[in-house]
Amino acid sequence: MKTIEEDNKRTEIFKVLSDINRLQMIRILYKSHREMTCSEVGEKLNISKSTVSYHFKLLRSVGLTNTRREGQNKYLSINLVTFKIYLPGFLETL
Amino acid sequence: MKTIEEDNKRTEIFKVLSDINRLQMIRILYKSHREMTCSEVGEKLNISKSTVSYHFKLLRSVGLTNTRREGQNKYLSINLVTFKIYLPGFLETL
DNA sequence: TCTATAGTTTGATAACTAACGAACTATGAA
DNA sequence: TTCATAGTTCGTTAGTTATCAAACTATAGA
Repeated sequence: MKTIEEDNKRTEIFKVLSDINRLQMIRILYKSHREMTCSEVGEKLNISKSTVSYHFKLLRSVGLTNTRREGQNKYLSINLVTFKIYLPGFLETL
Repeated sequence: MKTIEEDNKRTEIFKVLSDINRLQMIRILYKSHREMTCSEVGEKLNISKSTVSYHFKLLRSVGLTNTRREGQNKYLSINLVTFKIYLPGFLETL
């Protein structure tokens, strides 16, 4: 039997992926096969930088993305482990 | 390239699964390997019948469940096709 | 027809979410 | 130290969501 904590984790991940901007962020990162900066992704989606930051924070908070600082930039990438555990096969449907 | 309609469908499905009661409804239906009535599921989750009806309507609206009327009862079951298309491998993680 | 049971819809409410600009923090370059 | 760039946090606002009781609809049985 699964614990309530595990289910809360699941529903949090679904909530984070239930926004069209965040879904597209994940697709962009996944399809590009590389890290990208916040502003790089933000430009593609045509939303303000504060909104981009807000969405990236949510993605990170549930472990869907990794962040790596380098100078002024912060590079984001897909956390494949989380997807494998909670949504196996999903990325391939994008 | 995926269409915006497909992405809207994806995010709607995630939104529906981002609630703890609906996630548990899906698990109960999946694990039981049978159809169940609204009140049967509602009793297990200890929420009012109007709330159960509300959640079931959402599950149905995105095609995650099937409904079959028989007399006074409505029987619900998992729609495996939708899960296979949009969330392959997910049900097995429950 | 009347009654009971199963489920839906309505109306209200409290809590939450996405969006923006403005202000702020952090790092690097001149 | 001053300036510029990248990203975060704050405050606000409009829109959405989960919940319940009450009223309603639909079906079956007496």
